[in-house]
Amino acid sequence: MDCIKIALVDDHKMFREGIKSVLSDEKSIQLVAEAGNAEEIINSLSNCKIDVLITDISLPGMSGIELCRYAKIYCPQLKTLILSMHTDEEFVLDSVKSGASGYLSKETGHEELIYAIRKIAAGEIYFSHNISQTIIQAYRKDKKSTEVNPTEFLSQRELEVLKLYVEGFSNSEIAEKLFISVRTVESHKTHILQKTGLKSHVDLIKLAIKFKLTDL
Amino acid sequence: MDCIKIALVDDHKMFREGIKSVLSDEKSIQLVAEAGNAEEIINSLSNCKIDVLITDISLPGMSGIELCRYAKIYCPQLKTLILSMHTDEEFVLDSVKSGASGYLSKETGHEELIYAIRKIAAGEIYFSHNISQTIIQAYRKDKKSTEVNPTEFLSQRELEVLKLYVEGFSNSEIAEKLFISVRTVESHKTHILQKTGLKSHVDLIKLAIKFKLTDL
DNA sequence: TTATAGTTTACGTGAAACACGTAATAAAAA
DNA sequence: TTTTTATTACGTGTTTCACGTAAACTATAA
Repeated sequence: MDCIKIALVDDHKMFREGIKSVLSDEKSIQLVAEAGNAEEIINSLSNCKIDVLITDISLPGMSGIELCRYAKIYCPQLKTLILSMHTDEEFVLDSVKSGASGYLSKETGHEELIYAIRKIAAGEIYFSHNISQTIIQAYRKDKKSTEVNPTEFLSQRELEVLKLYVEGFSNSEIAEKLFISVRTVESHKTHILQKTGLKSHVDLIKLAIKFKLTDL
Repeated sequence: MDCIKIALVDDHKMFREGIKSVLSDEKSIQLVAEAGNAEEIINSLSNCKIDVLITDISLPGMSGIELCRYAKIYCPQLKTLILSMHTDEEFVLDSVKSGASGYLSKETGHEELIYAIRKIAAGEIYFSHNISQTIIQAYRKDKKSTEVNPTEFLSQRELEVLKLYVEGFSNSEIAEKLFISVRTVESHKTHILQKTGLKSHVDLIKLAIKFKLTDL
C-alpha cells in the first residue's frame, strides 16, 4: 500500500505547523494540501487524490462540518477526520451526521492521531473515547422509550388495525384483510385515539413509528 | 462516599468466581448478590440497594438485555453493565436501547472493568472502545440521509403546507395560518404526492420525519 | 421578446375518511 | 352476579381525498 495522502485545514498556522511536524515523522503519511479555511482547500480536493481530510470545526467562513458535508457529496471516497478543541454534544453530533469518519479532541496525543489516521484511511472509523461516550449518550436518549408502550393498553385487534394503517393501507383494505366491515375499522381507530388521548392521525403514525410497529 | 454495591449475573460459575476475585481486591466495591440466571437475581433487586448490575447477555431463560430492561423499569436508579463475549452489532445496540450504562467485552482487562464500574456508579456511561465504534457506526447509518431530500424539489409553499400537516394541523387550520383557501391546501398536498410519487399520507409523514421537518 | 416551464392560487365532483353518538354480543374481571 | 372491556357495527354530518381543470404570476431559456 502506498502513502496516505492528507489535506489539513485549520485557521491557525501554528497548529498546522505542529501537525505537519508530527506527520513528517511518518513515512507512509504524506501531507499534500493545507489551508487556513474551507474554501481554499476545496480546489485541492477537486483533483481528489486525497485520502483523509483533517479539519478543525471553527473556521472563518464555511465551517469544518459544512466542509465535511460538501466533501462527502463531491468526493465520496474521501474520509474526514474532525480535530477540534470543542467536545460539545452539538458539534460532535453534527460532525457524525455530516458523515465524518472520526473526531479527536486537540488534547489527543500524537500516537492516537496517527493511529486514527491509519484506521480512517483503511475505511474504518475512529472517535476518541470521550467523544464516543458523548455520541452514545445521544444515541441512548434517541432510542429510549420513556412513554408508555401502546401495546400495553391497546387490544389485539386495535393493534392489528393500527399496524395496517401505518403501513399505508386504506380503511377498506384493512377491512378486507381482517374480514370486518369498514365501519368497524373506523370504530377501532376512534377507540385508539380515545385511549391514547392523541388528537391527530399524524400523532398516531408517530406513535407507531416510535414503538416500531412500522419502519420509517 | 460508601461502597459501590454490585450484583453479578452469569451462567458460568467459574466466570463469576473470576470477577468476584477481581472485585474482592477493591475495598470500595462490594459484591452483594450473584446468580446464574436473571430470574434469580430479580428477587435480590427488589430490596434495591444495588448500585450496579453486571450481567452477561446469554443466559438460560430471560436474557441479560431483558433483565436490563426489566431493571430499568422496576429499579430506575440501578445501572446495568453488560459483560459479554459477543461484539455483534445486534447485541450491542439492543443493550443500549434497553438502557444499559455500559458494555464491555469479556476480553477486557481488570483495570478497565474497575474503571468502568466506578464511572457507571458515578452516573456516567462506559462503553469500551470497539463497542463504541460499533454503536457510532449504527448512529452514522441511522442519521445519514441517502435518499433525495424533499426540500430540493418541493416548492417553498409546498414545504410550508407539509410541515404544518405533519405537525398535526387540519386542512382548515393550515388554510387559516397561510391565509389561503382550504382548496389550495388540498391542491398543494396533491402536488406533493405527485412529486414524491408516494401513495399514502402515512408515507408523507414518514418522509417528513426522515428529513426532520417534524420531530418524532 | 416570446415561448416554456414551474409556482401559487382556486374550484367542481364524487368517493373515502373522520367525529361523535349509539348499541349488540361475548368474554373476562370484580 | 354485576360490571367492565373487547369486538363488532350503524347513522349522520363534516372533512379530506382523488382527479381534473384553470387563472395569475414568475423565471428563464430560445
